[in-house]
Amino acid sequence: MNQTAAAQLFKALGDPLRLQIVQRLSHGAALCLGELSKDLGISRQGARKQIQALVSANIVQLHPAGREVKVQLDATALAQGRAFIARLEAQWDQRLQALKQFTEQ
Amino acid sequence: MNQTAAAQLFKALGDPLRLQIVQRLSHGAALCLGELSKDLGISRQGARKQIQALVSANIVQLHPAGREVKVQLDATALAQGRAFIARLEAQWDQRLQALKQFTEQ
DNA sequence: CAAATATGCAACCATATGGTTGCATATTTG
DNA sequence: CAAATATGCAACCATATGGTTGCATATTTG
Repeated sequence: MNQTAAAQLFKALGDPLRLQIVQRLSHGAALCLGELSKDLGISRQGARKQIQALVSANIVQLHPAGREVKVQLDATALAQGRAFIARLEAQWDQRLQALKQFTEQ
Repeated sequence: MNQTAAAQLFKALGDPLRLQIVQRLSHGAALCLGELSKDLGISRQGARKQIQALVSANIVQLHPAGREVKVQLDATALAQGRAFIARLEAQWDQRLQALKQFTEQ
């Protein structure tokens, strides 16, 4: 996962409403668009836009079924995001180690 | 780290330029504002705004030193963000486990 | 101390974002 | 098949965002 892709992922996660949607999907049953749009405090069409943002960021997948559209979490994007942050932290730790060695000389 | 705080963190990371700044800070030496602003393709004042966004999200700290201002990464925010994602993944895995048991019955 | 350097602050601007309303359409269901 | 349900699409709007330019100020340095 390169910088641009990571930025897109984090951008999609960087909204309380979208994060709430992801959280609901992570521990609830499979929901369709309408159910998922409830209790968000905005209109169905508004919610749909946010869900679309998650789809575009590959965080969520849509599966049409009859007149409904099921929404499903795709955890691989989350894992990649976590790995990206972990790499940043690793670089930082390395730098601190090098700094420590330097000051101990 | 609650949902709102996590969203703010991810939002701050959700921009290629800011992510580039974070990456540079993670493996480079301590930089002052001016140095950090170079090679970003935007003006110093523009870069400063992005750095301020990172400061507001507690990803980065500023330390004035004479006429310079040193910029330093604070990895704790990154760790919290990683933990937040990890928790989402854990919930998702639990759900998959439960689903598996259900279908195997 | 004068010049160079590093930064801050404010006004401004185009575009992106997060939401709305109104209406059309496809699928189920009684 | 008519009514109910789930969704899609488009136009619109206020505000946030990501950048700019211009100028002021504080600190170093020769």
